Amino acid sequence: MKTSAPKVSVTSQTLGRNNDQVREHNLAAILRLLSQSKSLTRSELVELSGLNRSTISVLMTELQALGLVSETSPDETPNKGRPSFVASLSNEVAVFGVNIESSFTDVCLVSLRGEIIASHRITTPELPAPEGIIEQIKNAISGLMSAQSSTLRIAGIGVAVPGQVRVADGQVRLAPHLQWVEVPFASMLEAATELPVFLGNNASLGATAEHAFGAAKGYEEVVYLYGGTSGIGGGVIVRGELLRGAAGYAGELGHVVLSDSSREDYSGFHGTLEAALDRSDVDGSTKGSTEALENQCRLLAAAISSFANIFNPEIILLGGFLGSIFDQAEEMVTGFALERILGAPAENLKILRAELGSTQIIKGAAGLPISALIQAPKASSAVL
Amino acid sequence: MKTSAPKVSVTSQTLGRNNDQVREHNLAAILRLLSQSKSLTRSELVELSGLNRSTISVLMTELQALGLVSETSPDETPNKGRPSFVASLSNEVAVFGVNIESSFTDVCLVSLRGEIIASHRITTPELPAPEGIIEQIKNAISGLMSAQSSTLRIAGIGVAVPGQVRVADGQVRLAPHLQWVEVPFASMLEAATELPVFLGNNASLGATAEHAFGAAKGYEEVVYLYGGTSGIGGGVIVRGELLRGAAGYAGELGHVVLSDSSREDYSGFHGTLEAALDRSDVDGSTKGSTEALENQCRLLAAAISSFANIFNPEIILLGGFLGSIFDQAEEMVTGFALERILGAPAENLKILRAELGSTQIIKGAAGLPISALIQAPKASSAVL
DNA sequence: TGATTTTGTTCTGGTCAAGAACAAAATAGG
DNA sequence: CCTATTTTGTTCTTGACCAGAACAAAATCA
Repeated sequence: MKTSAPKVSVTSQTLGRNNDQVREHNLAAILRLLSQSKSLTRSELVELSGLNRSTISVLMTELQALGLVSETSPDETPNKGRPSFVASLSNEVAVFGVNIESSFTDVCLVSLRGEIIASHRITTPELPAPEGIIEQIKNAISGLMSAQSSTLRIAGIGVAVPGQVRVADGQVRLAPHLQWVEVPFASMLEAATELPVFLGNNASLGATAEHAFGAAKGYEEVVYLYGGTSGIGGGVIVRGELLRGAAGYAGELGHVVLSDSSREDYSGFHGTLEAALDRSDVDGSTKGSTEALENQCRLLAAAISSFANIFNPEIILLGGFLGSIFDQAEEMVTGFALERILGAPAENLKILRAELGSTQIIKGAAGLPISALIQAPKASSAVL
Repeated sequence: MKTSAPKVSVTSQTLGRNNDQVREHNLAAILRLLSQSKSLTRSELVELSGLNRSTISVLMTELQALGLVSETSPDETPNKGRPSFVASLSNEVAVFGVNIESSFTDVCLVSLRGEIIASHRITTPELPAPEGIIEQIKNAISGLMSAQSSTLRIAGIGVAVPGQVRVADGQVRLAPHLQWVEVPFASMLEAATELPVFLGNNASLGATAEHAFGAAKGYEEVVYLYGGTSGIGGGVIVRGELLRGAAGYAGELGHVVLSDSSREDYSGFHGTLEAALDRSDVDGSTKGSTEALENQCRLLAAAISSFANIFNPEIILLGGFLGSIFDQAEEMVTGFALERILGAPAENLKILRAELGSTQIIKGAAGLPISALIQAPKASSAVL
């Protein structure tokens, strides 16, 4: 395969660094700043980066030459002095975000800024098979590309999968709701499209999307819980980055043990959050008894308090039907949760509903190739 | 206060970098390599760091001038060619590690390599009061110093506290077993000793010690669970670094909710791991029924499986009385745990007893000023 | 003893960011 | 309308750093 997921090998921490890496780091720093705000003036970049004006000048020239950044003439700014150039990420480069679910697969063209440019939905009456869906994704990509300018360059494809994904090589280990077992999806899709492919778990990518664009923007320590048709998943942002664990399977927050109950979740485990809080219960109980709602709130709150004590996050986000529960009984959930969170980690904790809608996971998936590009601008652009 | 805990502000990620920081980074890289192995030849440093031989030469000269590294003449090496210098962290610089418990406080002089040079135990028949124990720590430091060479320089003091510690300023928020509430311990001890002071939670520091010197050495993703007289605590290593959370309270693994039981833990929470697995039960049951042991194993295993699914660690370590349970029934614990860990994260997971003995927490505490020194060699040495 | 191998040191060259000097482009005030 | 002022972009110089080459030093091997 051409590229695998971004390697954040820890040996690189201890490694020596030379001037080339300084330049790469500073280019990445500017791109990261630009990806956080839609657009920034050069003088804002000077201030935010801490780099000298002359250095920013050189870096911006290089980024423009790489085609990653475009500078527009200054807006009407009623300021004294020479107006500063306005820079933003180029729209000559984009990525594809793909979200595979059991009944449909969404393929979207996404700009470097995270805006969805065009999208296509593949519906699958039967469960999608890897080979078949790859063919359909390939066709969808061709279709979406043909409607775009021919100068558009594609940096890669990010794919969200409802299951356990080994990030190192993009292997789908197990996706129960697709009935996929050990599918080397990234290398298959790379072979078909000749583009770098990055895979991620759907709930984890929901977390990164909320972190990049949604309710968790600006926070560094985030716990995200998502309740969907395929159970309860999650994602955790630690030090501003997704918690991956040894092989990328971290964040299975639905499978924490919460109770002595013998009820089983989708993986056959008993007493877990996912087992306790089934979507069907929740949907059924919308008009159900307040007792049922209270019970759900207690369970959700127990999970929230565990995660607060474990991670000491700044913010805990609830998405999917967990967000619905929260909407119905915010005070109850928060109240029950605070009963079992230690004083210190409870202090500045925010518990909120997730913000982004249905495009959330797609945006998270698109974020994979985007951040790969941002982290290594020179190397990535060369291949483009 | 002179110094606070190492600031790993995430804004620094996006910040620009200049040449000065390259040098600091490379000096730190060498020190980190040396702290991982007892000693390394220059040619090994060249290989491990990826830096040029000439660069290593310059860097080593600088580190020797700073007094942080000493080079000895080559050992008897039956190799061809000119023998390489053997470098190791200087023993002219050391730190103090302090572990405060309710009935005693240990003060140890620890070398940069993590070896305990000298130690002193302060016994406190009554619970230690902050002012009193600071005076005693100060005296212990003086006593330990007087027996050492006058050329010995002290880089700082690391203190382990059984409670919640705000790492930013070293404030003890709540230490129930000491009955301390809102004690600005770091600044108090800094004022008394005129040395930089770093505070940490005792269980978290146990985790860092196991990571630096013990059973978790060489791993990047570690979950550490410790059962002591003051309840159950923990520490998590993520990407090779301690999980701190928003303010440093992360890792309260004893307070995860595990069951519907109404039994309460030391914080008054019901159904938590700490509530379920009280030390007194465990000690009492050593000769107790196998049923009781089995029940304990189930509870411990439930927690282990939760943490495996959440963190996807390479290794889970059990210390204190949790290690005793594990020793008694390793297969049962592992078996029960694997019942509820997803296939992928269970794959290469190791569950082991923690390795280090009673000096573990002290070494972890000493690690705080040591890693501060390593991360910023020039700045720190200047103050020494 | 001399050739070989490996390592430490020194010197040169290329790259980088910072800072100074200058040019450009706006506003403010007469 | 013109000029001072302010802010920003560009260019040039300077200093710091690392890489690589050339050379010296210190061991083994024949």
